[in-house]
Amino acid sequence: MPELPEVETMRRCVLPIVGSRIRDVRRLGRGLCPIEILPGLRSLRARVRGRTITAVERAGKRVVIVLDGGDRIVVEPRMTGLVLLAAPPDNAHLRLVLELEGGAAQQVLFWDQRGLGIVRLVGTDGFQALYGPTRLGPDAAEIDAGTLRQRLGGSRRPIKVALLDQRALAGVGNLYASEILHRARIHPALPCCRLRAAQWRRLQAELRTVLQDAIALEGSTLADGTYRVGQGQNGGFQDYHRVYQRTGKACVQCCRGRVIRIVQAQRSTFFCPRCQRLPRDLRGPATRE
DNA sequence: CCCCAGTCCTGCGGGC
DNA sequence: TGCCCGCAGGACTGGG
Repeated sequence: MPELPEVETMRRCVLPIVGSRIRDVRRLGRGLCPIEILPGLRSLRARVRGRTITAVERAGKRVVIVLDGGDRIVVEPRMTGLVLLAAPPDNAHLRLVLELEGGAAQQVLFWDQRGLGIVRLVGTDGFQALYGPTRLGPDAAEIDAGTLRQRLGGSRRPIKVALLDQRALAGVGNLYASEILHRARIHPALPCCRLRAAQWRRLQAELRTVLQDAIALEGSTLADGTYRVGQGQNGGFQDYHRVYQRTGKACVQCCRGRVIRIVQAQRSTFFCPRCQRLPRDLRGPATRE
């Protein structure tokens, strides 16, 4: 679930680790399948001990811990992963600890309930190969309307599906895709090549404002409660969701439609059929209201 | 190029 | 009451 706003919030929460030196790496969760560590705990430990953390960056939905010399520890939280300084939701699913010294923070924790997350150590070349511009598009919160249109506009894919393509633009996941399209009043099934200029502008504007608003509110904590901030508090943006997991509820935008759920590319999409309309020629007979 | 199904994983809720 | 099944989906892979 962590998407751009949640990962950006994690990044900001662990910024005090900058300037600290890594004393050791510990793997936890005895008996549990540990978080995937590439290329392996032994070489990870050998390569990071004694190194100083010079920056914490974000690449799409990943937290990137930059070490002196150019190596990077990349954390992909995927569905339930968290990067924290303290107060994990529980100890049972704590996966990895970097013990620190000589700076403001004593440790950084990797917690992951479901264990789909990945921690990997990469050099400069490896980082470029895995997270460079051939693999990740421009940051979704920063992309301009012209670039957005240029990168997606030729595709016949539904716009909702295309927004999830990290090579096209980086950071949007299933939750924010629905929220952004609803605010931009664009039907999720509209093929990219059918968006008009005004729709590209609205889409870009809502990408920026929704993602930035969600960052300001420290992300969205859903019913499963796995996503937490700092000392364990919830994010705040879930209170502003207009469609995500609100099937059957009244649309707060047009106040007439009801939110419906469809499945696109095996994932749930939520939208209001009243204020997110398809052009007439794409409307099926059953879609008529 | 695009699309789809399968894969990893745990917790939860529906159904019987 | 308890158990099984399906679902949630981010990123990747292999086949069409």
